[in-house]
Amino acid sequence: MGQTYPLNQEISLSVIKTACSNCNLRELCLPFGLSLEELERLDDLISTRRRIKRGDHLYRAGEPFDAIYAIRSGFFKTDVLLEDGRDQVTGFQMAGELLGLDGISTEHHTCNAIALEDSEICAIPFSRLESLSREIHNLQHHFHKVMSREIVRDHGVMMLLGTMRAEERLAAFLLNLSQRFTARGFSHAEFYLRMTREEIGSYLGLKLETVSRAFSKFQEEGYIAVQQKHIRILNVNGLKGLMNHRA
Amino acid sequence: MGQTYPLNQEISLSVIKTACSNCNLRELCLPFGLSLEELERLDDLISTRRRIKRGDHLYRAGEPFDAIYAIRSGFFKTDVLLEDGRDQVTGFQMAGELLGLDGISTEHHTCNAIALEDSEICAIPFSRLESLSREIHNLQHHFHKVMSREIVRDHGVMMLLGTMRAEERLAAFLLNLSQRFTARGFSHAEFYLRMTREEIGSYLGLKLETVSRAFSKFQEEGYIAVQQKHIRILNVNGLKGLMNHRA
DNA sequence: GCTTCGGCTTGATCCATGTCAACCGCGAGT
DNA sequence: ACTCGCGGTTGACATGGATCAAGCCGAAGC
Repeated sequence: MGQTYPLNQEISLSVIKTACSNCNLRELCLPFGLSLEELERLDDLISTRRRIKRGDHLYRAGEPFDAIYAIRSGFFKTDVLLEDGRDQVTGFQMAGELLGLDGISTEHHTCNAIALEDSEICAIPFSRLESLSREIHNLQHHFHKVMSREIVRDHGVMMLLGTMRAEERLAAFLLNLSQRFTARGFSHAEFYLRMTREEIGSYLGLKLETVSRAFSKFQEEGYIAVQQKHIRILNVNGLKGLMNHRA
Repeated sequence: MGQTYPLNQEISLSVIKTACSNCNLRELCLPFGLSLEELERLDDLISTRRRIKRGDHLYRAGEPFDAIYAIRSGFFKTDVLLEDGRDQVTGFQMAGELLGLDGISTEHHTCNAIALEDSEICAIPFSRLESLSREIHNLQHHFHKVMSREIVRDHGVMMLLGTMRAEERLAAFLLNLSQRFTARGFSHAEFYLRMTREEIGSYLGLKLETVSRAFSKFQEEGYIAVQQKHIRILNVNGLKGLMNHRA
């Protein structure tokens, strides 16, 4: 696919590398549905790419908000901390997903975003995104859909936390991961977890021991093979079945 | 405050009644921060006001989405249903709050919105809202804040469901309601619950018996006075205290 | 005024998950 | 190669909240 860049000195290799127009995640990410011309306008906006090392924060709760972030590669978690030390992992994000939407409301981030492996992100200055989405209808609409999808996703987690028992929660979690890996061209049946049992537990509202026991149980039943963080799903329907047999 | 309407026949009483510009909730609702001129442009967009009787649906999961709704008066709940019959109340909404944001992502509503008392809503056609917010920067920005606030709110619920015990959840719930009533000019210490114990339980991930017992406990402790749906908060700090004494 | 019914309260018991504790095993650092 | 430590597994036991069950109260209908 021949890209046409203006032939001037502004265009360095690094700018090209940062462009949405040649990013293979563009159909999963913010540029979804944009024309080539529109894509190039979005490229102008996303000037900063940043590497975040495993364990480092992309942002912290309380920091001023001025950009949202698209994950170019890697894996993140977001969490919220209460004064008394309790914390709750509110999500796990992978390549092509957006981080920081929570910060728009108060102009401060309301959670922490932490890399679970060495990662790269594209920073999208929010006020410029708003300007551009006033001009590009498709961008505006897609951005709204992305925010809305986040709300729907959160409702799913509320359902999980509010009505499911431990094994159902873990099954739902694995199936969700599997589906998201598939959408990114990875195996739906075999993957490495980037997070600890404790982080999974926090996300699912369970203690790490309970998560561990549920993994063992699934293995006994032949639904999965677990070896530390390496997961193979052997019987998807088995897992799905766990979730539906309840009045 | 003298409002200036163009003196032509288009302006009927009902149109005036529907206008944001004379709605006393405007500072809590979508029009927040708009100039008078901008407000009038928003008025044009909100043509439909609808009454919803207690128990009726404003929309149902699966229905096509084309508008979001501002609550002019009344009280709603939203819930999600699983095939196996489990359902989860995902929120309670009161005057000035928006309903239907979840529908943007798939262009279908993903939950049910049900009136818990006779209510009135303003329908805001979504594509027209997008058009207008391409022209009115303030509107665009505020709308983004509202969506983001919804995400933050959901994270709060996830925290509640994921890390709090029964009494903490109910205390958090009461304090949240109290605060929202206050913002609307009602008493912060005395109000009627519009929802049943079962609906509270569903929202909080508890059974109705547990909710009932927690109410009784709070009453014994002298934190509140309960009589069915009538709640008086006698000791706010008592309730707050319940939530912080945990490692 | 009486009945009925839905919503609420309260008690007794059960069970899923939390808690506490021991141990394992792998990867990092010496 | 050794050991140190973190993350994970597993077991024994404790407990918060679910479940089951009975009865109460107040509003709506006869």
